[in-house]
Amino acid sequence: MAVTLADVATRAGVSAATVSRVLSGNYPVAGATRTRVMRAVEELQYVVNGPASALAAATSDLVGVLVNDIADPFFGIIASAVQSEMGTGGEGGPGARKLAVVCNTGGSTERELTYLTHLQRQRAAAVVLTGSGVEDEEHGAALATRLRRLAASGTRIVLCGRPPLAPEAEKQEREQQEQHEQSERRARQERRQEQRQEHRQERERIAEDGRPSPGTGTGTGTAPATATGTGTASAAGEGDGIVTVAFDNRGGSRRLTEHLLSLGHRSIGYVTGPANRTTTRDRLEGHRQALRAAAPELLAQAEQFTVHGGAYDRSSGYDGALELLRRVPDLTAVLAANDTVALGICAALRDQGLRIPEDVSVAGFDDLPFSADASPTLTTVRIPLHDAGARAGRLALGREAPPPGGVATVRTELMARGSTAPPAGRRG
Amino acid sequence: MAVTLADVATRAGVSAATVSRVLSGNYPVAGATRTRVMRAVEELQYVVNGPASALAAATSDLVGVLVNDIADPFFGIIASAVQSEMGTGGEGGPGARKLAVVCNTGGSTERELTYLTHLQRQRAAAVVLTGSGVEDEEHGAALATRLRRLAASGTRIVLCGRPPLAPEAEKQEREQQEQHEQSERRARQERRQEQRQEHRQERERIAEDGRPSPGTGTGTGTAPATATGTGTASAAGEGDGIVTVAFDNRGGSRRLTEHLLSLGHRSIGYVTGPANRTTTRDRLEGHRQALRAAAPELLAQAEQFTVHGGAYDRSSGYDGALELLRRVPDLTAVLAANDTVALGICAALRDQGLRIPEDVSVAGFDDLPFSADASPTLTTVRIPLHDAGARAGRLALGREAPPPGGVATVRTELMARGSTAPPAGRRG
DNA sequence: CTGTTAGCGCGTTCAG
DNA sequence: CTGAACGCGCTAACAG
Repeated sequence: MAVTLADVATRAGVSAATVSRVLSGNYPVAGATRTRVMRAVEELQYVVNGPASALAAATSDLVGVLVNDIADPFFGIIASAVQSEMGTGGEGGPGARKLAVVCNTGGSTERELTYLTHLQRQRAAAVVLTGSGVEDEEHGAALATRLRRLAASGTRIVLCGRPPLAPEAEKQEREQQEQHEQSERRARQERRQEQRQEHRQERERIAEDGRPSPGTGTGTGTAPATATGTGTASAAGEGDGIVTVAFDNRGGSRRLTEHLLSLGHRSIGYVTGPANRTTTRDRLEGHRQALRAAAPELLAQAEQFTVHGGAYDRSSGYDGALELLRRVPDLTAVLAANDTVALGICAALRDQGLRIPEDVSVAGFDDLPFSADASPTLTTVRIPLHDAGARAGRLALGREAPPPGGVATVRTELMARGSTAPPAGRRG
Repeated sequence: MAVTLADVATRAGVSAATVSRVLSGNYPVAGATRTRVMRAVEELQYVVNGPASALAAATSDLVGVLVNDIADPFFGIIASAVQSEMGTGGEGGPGARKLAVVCNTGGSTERELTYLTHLQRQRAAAVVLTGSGVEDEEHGAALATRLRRLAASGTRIVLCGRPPLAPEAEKQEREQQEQHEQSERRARQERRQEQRQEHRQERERIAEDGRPSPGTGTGTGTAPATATGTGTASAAGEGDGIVTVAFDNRGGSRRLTEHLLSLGHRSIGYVTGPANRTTTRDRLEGHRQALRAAAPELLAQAEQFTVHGGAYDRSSGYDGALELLRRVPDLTAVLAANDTVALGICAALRDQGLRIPEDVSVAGFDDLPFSADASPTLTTVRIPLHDAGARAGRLALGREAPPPGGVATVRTELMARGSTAPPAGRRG
């Protein structure tokens, strides 16, 4: 049907092997024959057969990028950054031209696994998983197993925007703790979180952005021995070669709450993201942590001030704000799971005749492009999504040495803008 | 290295062919052997080798979705919709499970071609090209050739959100016209566009959404003879099997301008999208068309009221608005290339101390989710992006019969909201 | 219903 | 530097 290598070979009066060598370019070929072959390729409009090539070479140039919601700019920006790193490497080398494709899981664990299977079928060169992971024991285990197997078979795995995989051993431990009892869990969890946070902060500090010197890019990408032996960091699922670019959601959220507190707010509502998501958990934890440190008296009724939104979308914020207003009429500030949710909150407040920030302050998270243009401009926490994605891309290509411990945490930054201000008496 | 079909076969005590049959499921196999095979597959954690499978079967389950900017929700929504149609078909049949992957061209013609090559290498089952195309003679020709060749080799091609490919013959004709002379082109172009528009409107009316009855989904996807023989529509690049889901940008833009005109505006600025894009051109044409019909006296200074933005982004709107204000101090309304640009315009106006819509009305295009939440809520033109993407997906899968003439035009709808109002005297 | 036999198109040895 | 041969892992005819 289609024109094959052999066709080109006969047309050029050489053997198929020679054509192959010319096309892959990684082998000495006489200038004359080369041009002759190239001409034949042009004339015949020959295009390499990917599957055949992949089968023979046992390699693929596919790189998969899994996102939870492709219609959300949060993921779009990351995916775009990952892709921007592909197709720029020279010939050969670890950073050769690759085809980055983004796969939309829609936040479904099932589709996540499906895509992973597809990618595994294709013997993908790398897979980048972006955004918050689902905190479900069963799926978590299935995912971890699958990822480790993929990594073992040579596919590079990069986690971007979610915490590193839990070490295999620790998992059982946690499970036991969980099953201990169901009631009174909340109070205890609070305490456990506190401990975990301290551990993590320690780790973060250690893993702090160990960006390699520019020269490293040309290396083989193999981590130097020192990187894999760095003391306390060894818990972070390393050894399996899975590397992580994590976001400091907790720290950002903490600083955001501190900002509100320092403005004088004492009645602060919170609309969370979907349940069972690592990002949701981390951001809420950061918030609680700030309260605990600066205003522990507010902690007691924290649950009342927290509405669990169903999704990272506008309506979740809209409904959440309404619910919050019902529970706490004298609310002076609302924190959102992210910027999109924050916009929904703003809409609801406005519909209730409340002014922002005069009556109620609102803050988001992520600092997506539209946040700076909202009116009022939205106070939020900036995550360098593009940089993080680009780094994940380089890591996926093996063009950058993995960070010590396999985990790099990117810093987040408070962007105090027009939607937050000191509280004032409600006009009504 | 990895476990192969043969391994599974010996483990299950059957032949490789049987394992293959069990896995593909499109062939009768005894229940007992089936379970035995499945067990072996589980135990060995076998995963099909995609390239080998594709090579042998000469087919692939890859579907490529090309987008101009993955960070833009406009494309995210379309891509998401396309993907939602994959992986839902039953076994076998034309709608079998496919892997939709989105490729970000960044609006670069070069990367567009590169991705197309990659997809062609992989023998993709289908390719969906979304969003406005670049109006460049050279690239247009190269792209058309490439697309036709792909289609000829069995890859289904769907255009979504851009006009159908020009028929091959017409191309030379146009080229000759272009080269005729360079100066005074603008005036003439105006006239030519007018003619072209009338032709297109006619065609659009004919192609009007010929959605097949529900039963068609189970058919073979082969268009009935009547569809390919529908008289006047035959100019729209058919016969090559390339199908198009076009947006009625021109009509929407026209209605939007009419809306402004009927509100009483006579000083209407326009910030266009990037040059040489079909969408940019169509929307501007719709605008001019409305002026011509309802307020021809405004046409004379149309150029002065038009700023050519460099991109579909915020800063393009911001800068464009500033420039417009400089040229036309008594501006009462501004039309934007799309919603994102509109938000930039709003920001600029606000920074100049102008109120929306009291001092200046603003309108966008696309009706992206955030537009309804902007403040004031943004008047815009709604494009049913999700529906269009879903349809493109079904077309790509061959699960829906192609529209008559190969072109379906989706309707757009004016969404009159808070950002537009009758003009009033400027306060200053 | 199941096993056997051929390739699919290319990369990669090995000789020359 | 180039050609000839082999096999990557799987599917699709054919037999049985």
